[in-house]
Amino acid sequence: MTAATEPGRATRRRGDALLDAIYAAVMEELAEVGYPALSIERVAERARTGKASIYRRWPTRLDLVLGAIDHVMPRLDDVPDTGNIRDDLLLVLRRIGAVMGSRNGIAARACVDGTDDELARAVRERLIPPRKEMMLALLHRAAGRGEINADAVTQRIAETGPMLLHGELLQRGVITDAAISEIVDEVLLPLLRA
Amino acid sequence: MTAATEPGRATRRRGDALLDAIYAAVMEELAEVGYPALSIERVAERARTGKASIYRRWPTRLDLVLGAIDHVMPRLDDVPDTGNIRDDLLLVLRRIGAVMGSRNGIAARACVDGTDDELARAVRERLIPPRKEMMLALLHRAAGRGEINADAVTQRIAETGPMLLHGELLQRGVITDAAISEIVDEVLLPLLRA
DNA sequence: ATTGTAAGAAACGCAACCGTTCCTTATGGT
DNA sequence: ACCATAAGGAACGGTTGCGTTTCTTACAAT
Repeated sequence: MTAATEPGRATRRRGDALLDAIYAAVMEELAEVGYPALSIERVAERARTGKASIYRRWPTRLDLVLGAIDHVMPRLDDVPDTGNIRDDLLLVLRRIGAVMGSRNGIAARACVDGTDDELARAVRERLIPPRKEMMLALLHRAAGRGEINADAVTQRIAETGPMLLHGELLQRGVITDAAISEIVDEVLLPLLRA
Repeated sequence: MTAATEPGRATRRRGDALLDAIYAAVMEELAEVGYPALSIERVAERARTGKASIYRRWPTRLDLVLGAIDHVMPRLDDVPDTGNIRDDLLLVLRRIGAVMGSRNGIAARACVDGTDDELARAVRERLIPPRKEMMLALLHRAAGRGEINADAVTQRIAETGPMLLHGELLQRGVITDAAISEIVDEVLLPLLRA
């Protein structure tokens, strides 16, 4: 009847197009109400699909949410290497901060900080170790160059940057560039050179 | 008919006894399902009272929750003063850590970390500034004694200890004494003496 | 002992979700 | 052009929570 590409009327999607829409809807719901209050019904409505298409694919709410996080959270790829520890730190913290502050980051945080232990553990295991490894790689390289004290490269200090970013977001609601510089210059670098 | 102090049958409470029961029930619910999924119905059931007694007192869910937090979270009283910055830090972080890890601490964290901005802001404003002031008081005294570098006593560093405790709880689920010692000896003291 | 107050319990109509089923028709593959 | 597949929608009965109302009765104050 009407043209296939009518504006208001979304055409019927399959495969990845549909998956993407559902995953996006899950992240939005997570960010807004968190996991315990997330309802399949609203996810379906948001993704402009039916509940059946969701129940057909995921047996439980937990599977759906973990699927969404796996699909949507950026795998971090290249470790920055400017040849300068300060610039490396600024880059990596800015990148982590940007992810944390994004809509998907807020959704993921709602899971990590949330009240469901199983979900929190699963999401933590996915997101935290890679960031920590990245920090450690960076610090080891700097120690090799003699820029920082090799004894200061510990698990604890590798965690400190991301933890402070997280705290910053919790306390102030936003991660500014000034805050990142402060964390680097006032906390991390003094520690690494101690 | 039966004796007034019959064991299984709780007698009808008024005033503070009832208030305490309701507030405790709110904190339990917060810790288990968080704010968006907290229902007045379950709070009433948990407190062994009726919904009417709750609606009679608090106009909204938010008022109820804030009331519970105000009533239940410990006001921190004396600033520790051992004459030694390391011991002061250990004491204060242990105290904060104990509160964070308690049932009420978990409930409060569910609010602070949660998805409701209004609630998160209100709870943050109640809990964070006093802790931060405590840290600052402690650090200023130590600087006065010449134990640490006066230039190192900044807002940021005063926040760092509690933030790392928070991160510790999120990542490992528990705050051990070993973790506190590590934070003090590996992060805070080196920074303060830099 | 009497009396005002509010606790506790039950029920109201209403709305949101649950997880499932059924039907249609658009869509991609052949 | 045909056809198997699954998307999109609607409706199912059941549960949970909403916020309010009503009633009985335990309690505290006098």
